[in-house]
Amino acid sequence: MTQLVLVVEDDDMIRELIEIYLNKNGYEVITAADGEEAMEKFTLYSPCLVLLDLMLPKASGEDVCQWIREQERNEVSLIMITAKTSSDQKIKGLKMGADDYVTKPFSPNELMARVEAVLRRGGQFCQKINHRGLVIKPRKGEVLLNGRKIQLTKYEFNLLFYFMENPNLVLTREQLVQQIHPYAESDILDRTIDAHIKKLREKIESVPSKPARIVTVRGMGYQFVP
Amino acid sequence: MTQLVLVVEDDDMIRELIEIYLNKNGYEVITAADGEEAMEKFTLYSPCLVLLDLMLPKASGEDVCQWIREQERNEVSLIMITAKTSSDQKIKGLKMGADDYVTKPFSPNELMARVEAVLRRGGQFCQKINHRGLVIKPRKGEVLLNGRKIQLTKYEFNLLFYFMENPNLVLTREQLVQQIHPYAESDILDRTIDAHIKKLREKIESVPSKPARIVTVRGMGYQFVP
DNA sequence: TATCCTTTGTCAACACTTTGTCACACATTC
DNA sequence: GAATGTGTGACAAAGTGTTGACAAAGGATA
Repeated sequence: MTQLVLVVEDDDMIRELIEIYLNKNGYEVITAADGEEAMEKFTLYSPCLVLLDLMLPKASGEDVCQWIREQERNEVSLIMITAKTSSDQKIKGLKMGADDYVTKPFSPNELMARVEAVLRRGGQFCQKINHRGLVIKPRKGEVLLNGRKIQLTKYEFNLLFYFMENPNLVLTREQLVQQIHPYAESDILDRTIDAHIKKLREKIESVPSKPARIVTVRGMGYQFVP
Repeated sequence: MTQLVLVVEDDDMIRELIEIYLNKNGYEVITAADGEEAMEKFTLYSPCLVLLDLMLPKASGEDVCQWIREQERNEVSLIMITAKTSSDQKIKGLKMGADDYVTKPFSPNELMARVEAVLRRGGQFCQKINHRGLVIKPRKGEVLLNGRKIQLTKYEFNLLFYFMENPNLVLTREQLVQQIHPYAESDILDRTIDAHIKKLREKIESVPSKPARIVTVRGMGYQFVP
C-alpha cells in the first residue's frame, strides 16, 4: 500500500528535492507549482498527505489549506512549509488546519521524520491527541485539561505537541531545542528548556513539584508518560 | 541480535510447526496455548513479534490483540492467524492493530516471508533487546526484569545496553570506559568500572554475589551471558 | 598445602554533574 | 508602551560518579 503525497511548492529545486526524498522513502508523489494546480490535482488524485508551501502564486497557501479543509476531507493530512519569518506563523498554520509545519530551510531528514509521524498518527484521526485527560488539538491550537481549556504559549504548545506525539520516548534537550527552533544551529541553553518545562508542568501537572506527565530522566532528558 | 517471537496458538501441531520454522530461521520462540497464557508470557518476555491465532480458549485473539496494543504500541509487531477468510475480517484485524494477516491453511514459507517483512518494516529503530527475562528499551530508557521495571542510572544503563548488544563477548574494562565516556581520552580507573558493575549486578542479578548475567572473565574483563 | 602475587569486590567519602528555580533583561505582540 | 512571552546566568538542591584503601578471591609455584 504505497501512500500518495501531493507536494505544493513553487520553487522547482525544493519541489524536486522533496520529491526525490519522498520517493526514496517509498511514497508516490504528485506535484503542483501553484495554488490552482494544487486544487486541481487534489480533486483528481485525493492524496493522503499534502505538503503545502504557504507562499504560492495564484492562490495563497492559506487559501489552499482552507479550501482543502472545506472539502470535508478530514482524511487528508497536511504539513505546512513556511519561510522563516515570524515564529507564530506556526501556530497560525496549525490553527488553520495543518497537522504539522516545517520551516524553511529544513533538512530533508527532518521533513521525512515529520511526514512519517503525521502519517503514523493515522491521518484521519489526527485532529487531536489524547492522553489521560490531556487533549491537544493541533489543528485548532487548543489544549484541554480535563475538559477545561488551558492557555499555552507558542513554545509551550510546541513542546507539549512534540511530547504527546512521542509518548514514552526519552527526548533529549537537544531534540527539544530542535523542536522549538527548527532552523538555525541555535545555541539555546539547557536551562532554557528546563524553564519551559517548569512552566508547562505548572499548567498541566496536578502537582507540579511531583510531575507525573512530563518526567525527567536524569542524564538523558524528559519523557512524556501517558 | 536474535529476535524473540511469541506464538499464540491452541492447536499443538500448528504451534510446534510454527516454532520449528521460526527456530530454523534464527528466531527465539516462546509459546502460549491460550489467551491468558499469552498475556502472562507477553509481560514476562516483551517479545518483538507476536503471532496470534484469533480463535483461542480463555480470552479471544481480539481481546489479546487489543490488550497488547494497550501495553505497547510501537514496540511490538503483530501478525494475526485465522481460519476465517472473509476479507472483511482481514480489514477488522488490521484495524485492530495487526501489522499483517495470515489465513489458515498457510504454507510455512509464506508465514516466514511475512514475519521477515513485518520485522524489517518495524525494526529500523532498535526498540528492545531481550535476553532471558531482561528487556532493555533504549528509546524509552527503560529496563524490565521479568516484566517489572527497574531503575538504572545513565552509566548503568549505557553499560547494560552495551553488554546486551554484545552478548557472549568478553568486553575489556577499556572498552567499557570508552562506552561510558565516548569522547575525551578519559583516564578512568578500572575500579570505577568494577563499581558500576557491582551496582548493575545488584539491580539485575537474582543473587548479586553469584552473578549469572554479567560474569567476570578473570584477567580480561566482563561478559554478558544470555 | 602454604605462600605469594595479581586481579577483582566492596565501601564510603568526596567531587562533580545535572536539574530546579528564580529574577531579570530582552523581545514580541497588540 | 503595556503586557506578556522568552532566554539567561546564578545559585541551591538533588543525585551520581570516581576514587583510594582495603578485603577477598583466584592462580601459580614450590
